[in-house]
Amino acid sequence: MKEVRARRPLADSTAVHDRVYDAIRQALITGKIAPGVGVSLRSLAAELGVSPMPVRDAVRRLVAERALAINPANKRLSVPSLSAERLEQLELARQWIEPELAARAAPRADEALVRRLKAIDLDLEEALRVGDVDRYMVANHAFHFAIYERAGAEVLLAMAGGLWLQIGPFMRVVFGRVGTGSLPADRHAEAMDALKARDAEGVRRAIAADLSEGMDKMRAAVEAGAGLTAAPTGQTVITVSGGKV
Amino acid sequence: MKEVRARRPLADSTAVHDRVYDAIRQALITGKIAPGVGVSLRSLAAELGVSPMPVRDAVRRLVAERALAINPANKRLSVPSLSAERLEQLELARQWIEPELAARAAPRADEALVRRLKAIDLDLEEALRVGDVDRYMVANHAFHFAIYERAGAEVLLAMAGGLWLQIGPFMRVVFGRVGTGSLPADRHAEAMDALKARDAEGVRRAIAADLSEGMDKMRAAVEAGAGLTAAPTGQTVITVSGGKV
DNA sequence: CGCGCAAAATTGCGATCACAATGCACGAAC
DNA sequence: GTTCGTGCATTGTGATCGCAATTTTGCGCG
Repeated sequence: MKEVRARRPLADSTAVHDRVYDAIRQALITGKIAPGVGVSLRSLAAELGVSPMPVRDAVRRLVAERALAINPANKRLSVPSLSAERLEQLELARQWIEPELAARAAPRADEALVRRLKAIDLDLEEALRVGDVDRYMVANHAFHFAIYERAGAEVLLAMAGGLWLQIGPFMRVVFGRVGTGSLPADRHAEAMDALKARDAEGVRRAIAADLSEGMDKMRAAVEAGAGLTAAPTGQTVITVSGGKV
Repeated sequence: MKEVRARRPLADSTAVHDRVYDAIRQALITGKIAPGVGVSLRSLAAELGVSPMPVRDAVRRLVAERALAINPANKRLSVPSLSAERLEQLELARQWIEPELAARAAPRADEALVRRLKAIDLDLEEALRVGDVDRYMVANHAFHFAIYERAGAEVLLAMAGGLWLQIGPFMRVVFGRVGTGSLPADRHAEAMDALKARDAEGVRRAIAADLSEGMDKMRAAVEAGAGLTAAPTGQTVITVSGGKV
């Protein structure tokens, strides 16, 4: 297949490897890529319609961010599995950094931010009602990071992004289990109220509670045997609630 | 120079891009690369005696870890400068994560660890006496991470490593200024004593104090105007473990 | 029917080439 | 002497090729 591809000007805002990165990242955050399955550079490249090179670059970044793992022997990459220890550390880190970001965002909050959050939250609740997992994941991520970005703390924000990237694939598992049951939207409402009042500690508490509830569910799911163990070799399709993801 | 290079078996423990990564990382941590200076893939490749390709991979990882910055317009990369805000966030993150790692290491400490720490600390003090900045930086890094690794917390350890990578280039600036003056070895002694006693909170306090003192100096240096221009202490010579200049 | 070994396919890594874009420098114009 | 424009060098990016190693397949033998 020696197809001649139209050459893209390099100075446009997004290089190919950046778009590939965003595509894989989004797939990870929203849990579209099941943990444990092995992927190859060439297969990803073929799927995305690019050469293996930009995929290599994107994968390097994701591996550096611990969003993808690479088997040292195989050199084959997969989504890392979530052990109990890993979950515990990720929860600890999230519980420290995300309320901190939220608290820092409080004094910088304005009407526009609250309006945007409200819109996102409405979309989130709608997704919950209709059971659209993808939409829920995207909205939840958007809600949190709309707040965090307001903190204006680049380093902390990047750390938080890395943490979400690591737990993203598993949040979907949890949501798939919990379904449209208990919704953390109340915590979101608390956060928005506190933001409107510039109440830093209130925002911190609301986000901490939101995280705590979500991570509780996730811990329960992991302990309940959704323990997604990536087999050392071969492809392991994680099954949750009886269905293939 | 179209020299035919001997091909290295791929399955040996370290790939070329990994060795390049380690080389640049070590150069960053020990502050061998001054902040603000721009580097290019080809120049790095020529310096290391490899093709630009593995350098690209290594640089991707380092950019993902925020150890290198890439100008969005230029697409040119450099060591990111340390602004006051960045320093504040890095300090906050370090003050949270590193004492936590140290505390977790305490119950797992044994005689061998303390002996190793003692050896490192002796080397560190020796480096301080003779004013060998490189040696001091290496020893200090080794001391802290010998403890942190004992915590057995992979996620937190990786985060701490990323933080050191980001402030590494500036620690050298600071200690190049402070010279062999006030030495934080006492905190190291406190940490070792607490480790020997399995006193988690004691280790936590010692590491927190050690960090606090170091970051105080760094903040003073940054405020004094060392933000962008580092002390040009020698050329940036990076050597990969294989030898080739 | 099962097991083991060899051949073919797949995969990651590194090198080299091509190309667009930017940076840099030398020289001309006023 | 200063400033602006044009040509050359350098840089990052992506594609393609070659290679070694691993995985998978296929087939023959027990």
